[in-house]
Amino acid sequence: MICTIDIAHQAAKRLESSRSFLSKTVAMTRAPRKATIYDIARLSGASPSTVSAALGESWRTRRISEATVEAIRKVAAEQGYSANMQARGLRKARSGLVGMIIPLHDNRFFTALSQSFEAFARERGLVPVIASSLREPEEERRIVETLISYAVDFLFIAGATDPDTVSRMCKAADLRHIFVDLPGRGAPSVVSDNHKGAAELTRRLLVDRPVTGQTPRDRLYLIGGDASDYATGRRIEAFRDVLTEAGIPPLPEQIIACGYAPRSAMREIAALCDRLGGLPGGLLVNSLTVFEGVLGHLSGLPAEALRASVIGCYDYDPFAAWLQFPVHMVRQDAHGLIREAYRMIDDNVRSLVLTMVEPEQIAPRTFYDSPFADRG
Amino acid sequence: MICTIDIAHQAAKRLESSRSFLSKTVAMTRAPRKATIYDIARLSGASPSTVSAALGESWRTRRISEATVEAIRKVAAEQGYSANMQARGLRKARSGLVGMIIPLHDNRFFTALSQSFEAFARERGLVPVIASSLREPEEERRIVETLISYAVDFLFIAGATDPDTVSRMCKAADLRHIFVDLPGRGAPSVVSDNHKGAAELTRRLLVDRPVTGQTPRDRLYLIGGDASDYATGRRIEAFRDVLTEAGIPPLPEQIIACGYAPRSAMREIAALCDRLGGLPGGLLVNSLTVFEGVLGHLSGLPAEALRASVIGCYDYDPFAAWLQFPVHMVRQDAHGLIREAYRMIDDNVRSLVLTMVEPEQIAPRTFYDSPFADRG
DNA sequence: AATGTCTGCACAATCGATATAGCAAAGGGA
DNA sequence: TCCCTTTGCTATATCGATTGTGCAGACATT
Repeated sequence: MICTIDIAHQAAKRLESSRSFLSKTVAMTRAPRKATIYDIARLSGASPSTVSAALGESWRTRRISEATVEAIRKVAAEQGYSANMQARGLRKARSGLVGMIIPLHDNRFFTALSQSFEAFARERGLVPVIASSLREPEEERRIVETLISYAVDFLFIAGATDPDTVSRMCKAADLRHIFVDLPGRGAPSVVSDNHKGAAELTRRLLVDRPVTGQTPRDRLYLIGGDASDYATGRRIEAFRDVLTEAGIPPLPEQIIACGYAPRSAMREIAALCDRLGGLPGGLLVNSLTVFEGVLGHLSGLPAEALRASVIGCYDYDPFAAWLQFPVHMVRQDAHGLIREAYRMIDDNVRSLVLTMVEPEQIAPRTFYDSPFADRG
Repeated sequence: MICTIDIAHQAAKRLESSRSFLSKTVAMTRAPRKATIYDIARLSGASPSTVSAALGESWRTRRISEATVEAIRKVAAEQGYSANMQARGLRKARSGLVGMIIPLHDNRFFTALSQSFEAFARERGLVPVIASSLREPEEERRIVETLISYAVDFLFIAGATDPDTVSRMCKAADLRHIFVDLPGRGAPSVVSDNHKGAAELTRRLLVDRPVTGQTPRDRLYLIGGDASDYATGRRIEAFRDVLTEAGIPPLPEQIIACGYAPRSAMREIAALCDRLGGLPGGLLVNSLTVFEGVLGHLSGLPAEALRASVIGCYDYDPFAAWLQFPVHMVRQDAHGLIREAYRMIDDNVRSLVLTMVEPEQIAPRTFYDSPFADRG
């Protein structure tokens, strides 16, 4: 199953015959310690402080002559100098690192957030550190503490599971932070307009529902998510509002907030189908991970069974948009969410604002380009 | 499209009436500088060096009494102390950061790598820094330089575009690195057994091919990837080997290595269909991003058109496995790849070995759990 | 010539943690 | 009692960069 080949075997054998050459090589390549400003200073005949200024932005204000700057930079380039960010960070009390917490990497919505987060960070010369909490508060806290230890310059938290604690920790460390996707009460937040997105999706499901009866099986069901989290709450609200408006207010059993795990979603959808004697008239799936679980059940059903139902999913995946059966999807504007969050950082927004970014409805079988599609 | 609400508006208005309270609050919350070992030393009556030892692992060997250690730790806990990693890193010449470069985040194979990379890193108390190169050599170099500046303890490079340069830079900085997915000639590499995976996939396509004629349209085509990169090279080789074995050696036009961008894949597949007058008998798609592009074209075709073809994809996506038409997929063992890479780090492997990890064939419409599925 | 201003750089303190060397007190053996 | 070891801790140098301060020399002003 795993196979290892030693490519260097022959080369090593050849070297064995001439040990002197080998040891010489080792001796020459040992301890290639990275050059520091002190090395550059020695080599260029300037003082370390002059070197520091010359290699940075401050040489003008520190009245270092242009000739000196160029000479120093030449030496630095020859030596392949690059600054030690730990030393710089220690002195300047900021690291150049910026942190982002997402629930998990293996999900198109969150990776779209990552990709944009990284692109904006690099635009600003910052280094993004992205960590996944697996939606566990304990893990989330550990990550925040770690990122504080590394003195990240600011922190975005997507899908926070315990925003109040996060805010408390960040405030104690004087760390600016923004909540994304799920809002917090201790810092600015940027979220999708969940109510609007879910309301429109619900309306489409109502319209496309292949049946119009009033039996439990004919109704729409919402599955997945935590009823206690903000996004799910708003989506459930919208689901309820639209159905009530339509004269068919949902019964409690039409809302199955069974968390985000694919496995439990698979169990729940199976149980629901058992109870109803088949798929419901319509199904609003609350996230991609939940949809993966639902798919695990649907994949066992005959094609006709699916034709009796209409499926919608909050969040977009290019592949899911083109399944065996049509899926109405909502595409959150990940790039827009992150852009707004960066805008708040740039504008130094500290007040407790909640910014909403509108999601977009994606009809079944629509090809959609990501902002980074060219790079494939 | 974007809407911002100031939640704190009312609270702020209430505060305005009592400015004294406001300024007092500000004064009290200003400069909550993080506690250092010097603060803990002052508060606990010990010296900074004792505090450092007591809070770390070295207190036993430095003969600090257990009572002192406990007293110091109590104070530290009260003060919410956490070490400044920049200072520690500067002193110890290692940061606790570990780097990984992937081509992009928005792809199930690469995110599976990220997720495993992160899990293994955390197991070891390290902080993962994952950066995406967008497959651009220039960006790749910049990232390596940056990560070197931050003194990452080791670096994994997945999908390297310029492995030789990367190795040169890492060696100059005395940085241990491992290539994943695409091998390099300057460091140990862990890759999938691309030949075996592609050979098996090609065989399945041959067997499942709905036509058996010998016209250009009846043949198998391979699309996507860079012919110059190792993985694509091995896959093309396997494709060729299997077809040759079967007595139908491929013509050059049956191999379309058009890169990884979805957009160009969409163009190429459209052009191919134009030339052939329809889909070929079988199509081996070389990666998920390419498959996204292919899908962009297929989504415009009638269902019958797809029934005349058999599709396979190197790499796995849970949604792609359950499309309107059957897709044979290859699932690379991302977790296994990363595990092997960490094993090399742990065992301090420096020789130039190439480890291969077998991928797995996934039949169409198979539900597959990821190692992190529970956490959804 | 004496004074003042500006230029171009060097010196030294500093950030927070770690590690080496050293020092006082306690304990033990002769 | 004297010497030696062990215990428990402190003092200090160090990592590499930044930055406030100081200090010559050049030049201008009166």
